[in-house]
Amino acid sequence: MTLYEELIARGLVAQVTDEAHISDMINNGKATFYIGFDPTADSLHVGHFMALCLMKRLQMAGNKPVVLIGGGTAMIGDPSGRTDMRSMMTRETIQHNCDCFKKQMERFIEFGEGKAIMVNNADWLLDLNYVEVLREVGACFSVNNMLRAECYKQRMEKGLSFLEFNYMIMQSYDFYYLYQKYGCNMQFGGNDQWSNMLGGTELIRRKLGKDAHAMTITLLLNSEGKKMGKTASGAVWLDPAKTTPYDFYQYWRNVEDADVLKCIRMLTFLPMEQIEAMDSWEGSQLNTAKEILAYELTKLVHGEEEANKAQASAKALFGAGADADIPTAELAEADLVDGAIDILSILVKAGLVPSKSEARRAVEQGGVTVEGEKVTDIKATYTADTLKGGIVVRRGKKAFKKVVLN
RNA sequence: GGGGGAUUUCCCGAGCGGCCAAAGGGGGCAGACUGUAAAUCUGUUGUCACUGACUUCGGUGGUCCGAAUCCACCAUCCCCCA
Repeated sequence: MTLYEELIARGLVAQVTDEAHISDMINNGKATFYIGFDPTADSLHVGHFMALCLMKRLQMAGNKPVVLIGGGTAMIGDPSGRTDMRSMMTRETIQHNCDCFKKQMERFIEFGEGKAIMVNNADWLLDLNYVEVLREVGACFSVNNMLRAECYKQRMEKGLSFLEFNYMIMQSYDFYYLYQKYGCNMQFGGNDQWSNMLGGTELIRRKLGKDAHAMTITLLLNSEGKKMGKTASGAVWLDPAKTTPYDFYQYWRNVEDADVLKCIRMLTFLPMEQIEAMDSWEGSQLNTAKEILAYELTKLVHGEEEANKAQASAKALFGAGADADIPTAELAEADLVDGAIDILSILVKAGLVPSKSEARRAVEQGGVTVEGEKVTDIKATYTADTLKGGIVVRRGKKAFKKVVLN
């Protein structure tokens, strides 16, 4: 199976400018391609992760990746598919985010001599001269066309500022610039980037009379059509400080039945034959598939050791296994009053609930368990002696901590 | 530049000058049922010292015994005209 065929089989390919050409290039390691990352947060998330995986696959086949960090475009903000304007970020924040991105990416992609390179479009965008750009680049864009672009659809109703309208032009300029400087002949990205990417190929054609290509990868949507990798409390981050490996594991462990196979196909590096074999699984057997998905992804993102720990914790909590690797929360003497502490404070201090009110509710509704015993009294207290040995406190089915007194 | 409208708790969205911590829906959380899934049903959903108190309705001042509700100014957004 060629690389391109595999990408298709995994359901990754969304749109391409020229299928025959692109598959030939990437199958034979002839492509120099770039993927842009907007540093809008201080950690990468699942969407970025897909792009990185794609990048890795292509790199393994001998293609040369260019990671573009959008330090310059982040000053503008991509309006694609958004309903409201992004809040403006300061240069300092953007720089900080760029640094964080770089650190995380180095885990996945090999940088260095003859390998992948990383560039920041702030280096060329920030010094552009307005009138020059208008004359050189602006002349190549048709506003009529731009307005028709899918990515602005939602904004045509709620309003789109001129600032954001220019995002497409900046991104196109990036491609044009990279084409000239690094011979970058392809751009990959999420499907929501399609119109922005076409802007680039079009610009290259007009300015240089050359062909450049674009391919988008399918956005990871769940069976309800919503973007995956988001929880009520925000994105699922790759940074362990923002989303713990355990939570990361749990996110995938809990995907809906309908989405498991799709995720395994799109996100893991498991061989296709193995995935095809799972395709016929159904019912509770899918639980095993979810376990595989969660384990594989945690391993990719956080390493084998963390993946094992997360899995062990999960088994300890939900199955019968040993309670070896339960995440712990430590209390200090100062947290105690007269050598004891009440259950509500424990829940809050352990980070199992955000406030005492919620702690109270959790207990009142029978959702709190200590050492396997349901707690019914909101005034229940625990003494220093009990806490020294550590107690397992559990809120609901999935949140739990081992609480220990130091 | 002119005219009109909007800004409510996580989101959408109701809200009479006192009965508003604020309807309803979504989402979240907990419980039942399950497969750590989905669907369904029930409860819950500002905070705390929890039958009480405190802080919220874009911002700042004001009117009033009393304001999310009235007035003024500011900010942001939307629509129409230019």
